[in-house]
Amino acid sequence: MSPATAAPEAPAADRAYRHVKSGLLDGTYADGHLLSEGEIAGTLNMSRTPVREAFLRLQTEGFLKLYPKRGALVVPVTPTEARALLEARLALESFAIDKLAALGPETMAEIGGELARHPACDATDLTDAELHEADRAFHAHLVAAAGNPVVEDLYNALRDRQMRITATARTHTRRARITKQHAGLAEAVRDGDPALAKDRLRGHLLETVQALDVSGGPLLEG
Amino acid sequence: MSPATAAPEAPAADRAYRHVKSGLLDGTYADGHLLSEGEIAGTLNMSRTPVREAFLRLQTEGFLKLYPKRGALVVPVTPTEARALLEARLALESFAIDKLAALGPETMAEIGGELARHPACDATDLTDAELHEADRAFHAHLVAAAGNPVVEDLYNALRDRQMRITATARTHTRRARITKQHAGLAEAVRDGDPALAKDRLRGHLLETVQALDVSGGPLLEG
DNA sequence: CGTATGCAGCTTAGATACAAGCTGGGCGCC
DNA sequence: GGCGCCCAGCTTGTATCTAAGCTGCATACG
Repeated sequence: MSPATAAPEAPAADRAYRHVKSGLLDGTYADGHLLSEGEIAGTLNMSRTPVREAFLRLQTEGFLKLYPKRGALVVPVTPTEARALLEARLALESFAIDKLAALGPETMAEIGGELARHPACDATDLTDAELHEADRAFHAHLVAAAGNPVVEDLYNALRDRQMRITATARTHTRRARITKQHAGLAEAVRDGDPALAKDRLRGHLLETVQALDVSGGPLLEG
Repeated sequence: MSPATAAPEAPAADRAYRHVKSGLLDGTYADGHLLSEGEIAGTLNMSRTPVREAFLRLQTEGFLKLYPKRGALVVPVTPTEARALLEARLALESFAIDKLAALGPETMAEIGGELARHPACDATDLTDAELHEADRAFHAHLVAAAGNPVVEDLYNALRDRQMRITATARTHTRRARITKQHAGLAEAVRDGDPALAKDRLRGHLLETVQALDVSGGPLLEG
């Protein structure tokens, strides 16, 4: 048997990546903080090399901005950026819906059914964290169903980036609304009504934007 | 004065990145080829460290796939992937058009005017390379006008990735059609007709797909 | 003859060492 | 007192070195 307990010891680069990312998400490394490779390397008892690799990944994902010879700035999340992020999601998810529609009503019925049965549509017995994860999976499933790997990759990158924001937003006050909106979206897809689906999607994301305190300002539009 | 001729000596990591990328684009490193850090490092007379950094960037951009302890595979460009790429572009550019529409007719008129005056709409005295660059700039301008930096970033990444494909497609046989389509798209934007603009955009990208020999198969749809 | 096994040569992963750039504070000069 | 310079300490950028994983072939064994 394989040594289950014998820690497979994940690659150092991965550990560094996850450590920094989780620190970013849980607020250990706050907006505007300037962190250094050596600092992280010391904390994790590894050399700077894997940390550097992690920093590069996190930069392309939009979490960090690297300043040569200076350090890595934790990119502040402005409400403006949050809206831009949500808009981008809207663009990609809307595309997915259109693509499904192009694939025919049978496909929509099938995917819609899968979505309707998804935990994210009835999260009565899920913790907040589980609901959060279910939400993520729900939308990811919709996008994946479009069968375009490029779009899927783009979308997943956005979701990662957005986690940082949604982590802040208290979803627990909107649980019922969220699951209801998911169910409504799934239903529209199942019924083969892309226009309605896109509309409900927009409403769903719009509410998320508003929950992030982005009061005022022009609303998203896709 | 600053020493203009005294080579500013770009960072090694950048040089490595550009070298490999250009090699990828001009076909020096063909699809399926497995290249190694040491190989490139030797060619450029630098250590493997900056090359590694370049490889990581190129992986996230979809040019390479890194296999641990094995090497970097030049990702083969399949017609399927080409279509996926174009579809993703369609999704983002369509979003940009919708966003412009939401910003009001004046904005559309302004941006449409800028697009109409763009070289890509009348490339009678441009070389093929210049037309290619103009095409890139034309579409990038459209997306940038939407004022969503997230979408803009995603789009630019896609364009980079697509260069590898379009470099192969002989555009010179379609110069007239391309410029005409650009002009038509610009006109539709200027006239504040998003539906028409998106339709023309789809036609434009569709033709690109077909020019890439992706005959048959379901067409893109967004 | 077919299969396993060990080894040689390749590759990357990570650690460490060294060089160079940027910043901010303290000191001296005006 | 105010201004400018210089230097100490931080940071990253790059090079180099060691350890370890993967592959494929040659060879020995059944």
